[in-house]
Amino acid sequence: MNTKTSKSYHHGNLREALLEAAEVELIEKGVEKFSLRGVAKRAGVSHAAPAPHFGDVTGLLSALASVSFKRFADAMQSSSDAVTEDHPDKAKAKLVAIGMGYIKYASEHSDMFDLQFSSERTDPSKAFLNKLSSNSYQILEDHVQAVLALDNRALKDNPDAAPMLWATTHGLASLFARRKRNGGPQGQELQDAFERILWRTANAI
Amino acid sequence: MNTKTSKSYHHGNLREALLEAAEVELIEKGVEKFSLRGVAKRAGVSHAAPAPHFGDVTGLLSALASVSFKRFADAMQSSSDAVTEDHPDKAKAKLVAIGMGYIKYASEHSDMFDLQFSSERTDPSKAFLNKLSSNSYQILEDHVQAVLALDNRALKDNPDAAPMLWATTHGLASLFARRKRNGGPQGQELQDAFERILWRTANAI
DNA sequence: CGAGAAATCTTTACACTGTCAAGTTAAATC
DNA sequence: GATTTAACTTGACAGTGTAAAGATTTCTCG
Repeated sequence: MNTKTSKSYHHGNLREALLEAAEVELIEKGVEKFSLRGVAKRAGVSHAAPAPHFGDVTGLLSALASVSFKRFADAMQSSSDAVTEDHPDKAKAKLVAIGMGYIKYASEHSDMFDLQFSSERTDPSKAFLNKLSSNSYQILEDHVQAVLALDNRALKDNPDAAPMLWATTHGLASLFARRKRNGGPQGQELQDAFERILWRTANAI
Repeated sequence: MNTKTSKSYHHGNLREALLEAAEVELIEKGVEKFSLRGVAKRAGVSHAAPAPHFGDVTGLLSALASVSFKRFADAMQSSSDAVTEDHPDKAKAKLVAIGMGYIKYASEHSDMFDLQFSSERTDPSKAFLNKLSSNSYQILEDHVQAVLALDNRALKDNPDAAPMLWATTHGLASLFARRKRNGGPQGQELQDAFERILWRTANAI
């Protein structure tokens, strides 16, 4: 009875339907004009139907941010997994790939990405959000550790390495997402520049 | 008649008064709960009074973002000017100081900083915003150029240098501002880490 | 100087928002 | 199968942004 689509009084799986509707609403309207009533209308339910599942609009957007965090981590992981060639710089190539996956996700799903880091419409005290956020960071930190291990170095002796990579990647991603929204250039040479910068940063840790 | 405070029908300098009220509103309510009617109430005028000066709420927030961009650039510039010691790494020290000024502004005025980079409530097509944004970038680029000049290198032969610094700095600033809002740690050791990361990045250009 | 024009500001109105409270209907439980 | 519980609808309310029309002041120019 989880996947039924009959128009009974009880929806059956309204929670998932609302999350999907919310994503469409977010993409079409943007974070700012996002409307809870609009989501309910898309899902074909009354404007107060979301309340039992998500409480208020912050609850719904926090849940949606959690969906995005999962996809975000998956995108980084699979971007790393795609590096299969076995050359001496494989560890660094994976680290760079993670950064490029980060940037790609931010630019292709800029609304969802914004939601992840938008503290206003999302509840930062929600434990699952912090957990998912640190999961994403963990993936990057693991790869930094692998790079450090090439020179027999350890994370604890190089506490700045992972934050530096994270900051540079996040900076590139958010500035690029912003530029893209504002109609700025976004050609391949920009992607190449990002990759060069990530390589240089990876070499600097 | 620009500074009169009489309670005549015409305010005299309502535009500036609204900007000041808007800043207070932004700080107290946040970007999300920012209300145009709230601003008007703070300024002691009717809720439709802002319209002749700013149009809609986006116009007011864009103007406020422009104020913030100016202060932002000033903060970076004076942070650089504060480096007066004449040692061999002065150019790099100035570059790092700019980054620290960037981070300091973002953390001390996180709402105004958010506004600068919030594309939703601000109109990105406003020319003055792009101009002010590139002015801030210009300050950093000039300092990168000075650092490159130490080794007789030029900006055009090192097109990634300035973007790399910008991205790392912006990433540190926005992640730190976010952490601060969410009640995370913000001690001096964190500032020290930022400075080390900026030094390392400056050395990598 | 003074009348018409233009700008500023207020008032009123409207559609829209999020959320609460009270009903209605279906499912779950015992 | 009755009752409790959850899901959902309906109705209401305060608050929002903005458009239109009216009131008041300043500006412009003859």
